[in-house]
Amino acid sequence: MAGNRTPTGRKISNLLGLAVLSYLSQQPMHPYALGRTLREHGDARSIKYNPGSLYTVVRQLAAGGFIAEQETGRDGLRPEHTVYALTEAGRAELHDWLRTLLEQPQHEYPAFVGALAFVSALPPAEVSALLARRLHLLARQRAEVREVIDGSLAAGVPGLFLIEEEYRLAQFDTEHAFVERLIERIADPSTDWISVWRDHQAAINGEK
Amino acid sequence: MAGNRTPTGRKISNLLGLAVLSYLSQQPMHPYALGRTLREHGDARSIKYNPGSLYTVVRQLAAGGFIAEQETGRDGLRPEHTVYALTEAGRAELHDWLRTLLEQPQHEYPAFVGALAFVSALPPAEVSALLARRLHLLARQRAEVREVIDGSLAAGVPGLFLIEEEYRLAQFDTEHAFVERLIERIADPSTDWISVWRDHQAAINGEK
DNA sequence: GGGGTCATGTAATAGGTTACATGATTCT
DNA sequence: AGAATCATGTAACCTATTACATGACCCC
Repeated sequence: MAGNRTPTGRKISNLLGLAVLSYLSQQPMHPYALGRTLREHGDARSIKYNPGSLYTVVRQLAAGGFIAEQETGRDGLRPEHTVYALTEAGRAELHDWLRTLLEQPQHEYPAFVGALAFVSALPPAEVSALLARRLHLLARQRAEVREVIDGSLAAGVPGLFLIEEEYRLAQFDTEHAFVERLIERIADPSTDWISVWRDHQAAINGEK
Repeated sequence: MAGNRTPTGRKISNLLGLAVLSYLSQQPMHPYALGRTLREHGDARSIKYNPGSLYTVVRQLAAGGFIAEQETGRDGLRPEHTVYALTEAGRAELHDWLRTLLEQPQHEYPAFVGALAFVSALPPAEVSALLARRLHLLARQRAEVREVIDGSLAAGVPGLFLIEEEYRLAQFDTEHAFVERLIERIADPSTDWISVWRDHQAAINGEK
C-alpha cells in the first residue's frame, strides 16, 4: 500500500516513462542512450522529450521498482554511465499503462480549443485573417508529416511503426476542414454571429 | 527589457491566464469569482481549471503588469477578497496571445499518440480488444459533447460561443473513424503487420 | 443549534524545464 | 591544433497540484 502510484492519479504520469519502459523491454540501456534512441527513432515527435525530464523520469521509475540499476559501464574514456534494466514489475507496468492509454480516451486541453473559447475577444475580420494564415501553416505541417511517413516507408520501416503519424495526418485534415468551414461561417450573414459578435465587442470596448 | 515574458518561451504559458484576461476585459473581478465564472460558463471544459493554479496565474499576471489590484472588497461577512482589473498592457496581451494561438498551430503531445507509438509492445489481439472498447467510450463522450451543445443552444447561448465544442466533436469523429479503420487493418492479412508484430514480440519476450 | 456546503484563500510538495558543467571525439 | 559537436549528467529554479484552513450561510 505504500505506493507504486504517484499521488497524482495513476503511477508515473510523464509519458517519457512509457518510452523508457518500452526501450528497456528490448535491452538494458543507460539514460543517455535512451534519449538518443528516442530522438533517432522519431518517438520524440510523439512524446515530449527533454533531457532533464528524462533523468527525472528514470529516477522515478527506479524509485518505483520498475527499473533497476544493472551495472556501471563506460565506453572508451567517455563519462561513466549507469545501465538500467526492466524489472518484472516494470514489464507489468508497461503493459498496464499501455492498456489504459489505448482503451480510455483522456480529456485533454489543446491550445487551439482554449483559443476558440475566447475568440470573440477579437473582431471577426481579424479572426478570419488569422485563421486563413493558420490554414497555410497547417498545410505545411501536414506535408512534413507526410514526408516523414513516406521517407520512413522508403527506408524500410514497417507501417506498423508509423501509426501515430497517420493519426496525426488524420487530425490535421480534420482541423483544416474545420477551420475552412469556420471562416465561411464567420462570413455567412445567415448565422446570427455577426450581430452577437458586435454586441460582445461593444461590451468589451464600449463602456469605460 | 526586464520582462513581460517568462523565461519559458512566450509570456505566461498557462492558458488559465487567457481566461482571466478575457473575463477581466468585461469587468473587474476577484479570483474566486473568476473560478466560478470559468466553471459556470463551461470554459473549464476547454482550459484545465484548478483552484490552486488560478491563484498562481493571477499572481503571475499581476507581476507582469497585465492586471492590477483595484480594491479590496467584501460581501456580507464572507472573507475579504481582492478585486483585479485589466490594465492596458493586459488588454494588449490578451489580443496578442489570442492572435498567436489562432494563427500558429502548436505541436502537442496527446496521450493516445504516445500510446500508438508503442502499441507493438502488446500482442495484436489484445490491442484490437482494447481499441474496440475505446470506440464505445469515444461514442459516449461524443454524445456528451453533443448534449452540451444542444442544451446550450436550447438555453439561448449563441452558436458563436460553442465553436470549441464543435471542434471537439469533429475530432471525436475523426478519432472514431481512425480507430475503426485501425482495427480492420490489424486483422487484415494483406498488410505485413502480423509478421512484423510477431517478430517484435519475440524480440521482447523471447530472449531472456 | 448542529451539520453540511459555499466562499475564499494559503502553504507544502512534487514535477518538469532550463541552464550549466566537463571532458572526448571529430573535423578541417 | 583549435573549433565544434557529442557524450553524460547535475543542480537550481519555476510551475502546478494537492492538501489544508477558516469562517459564513443555509437547512432542518
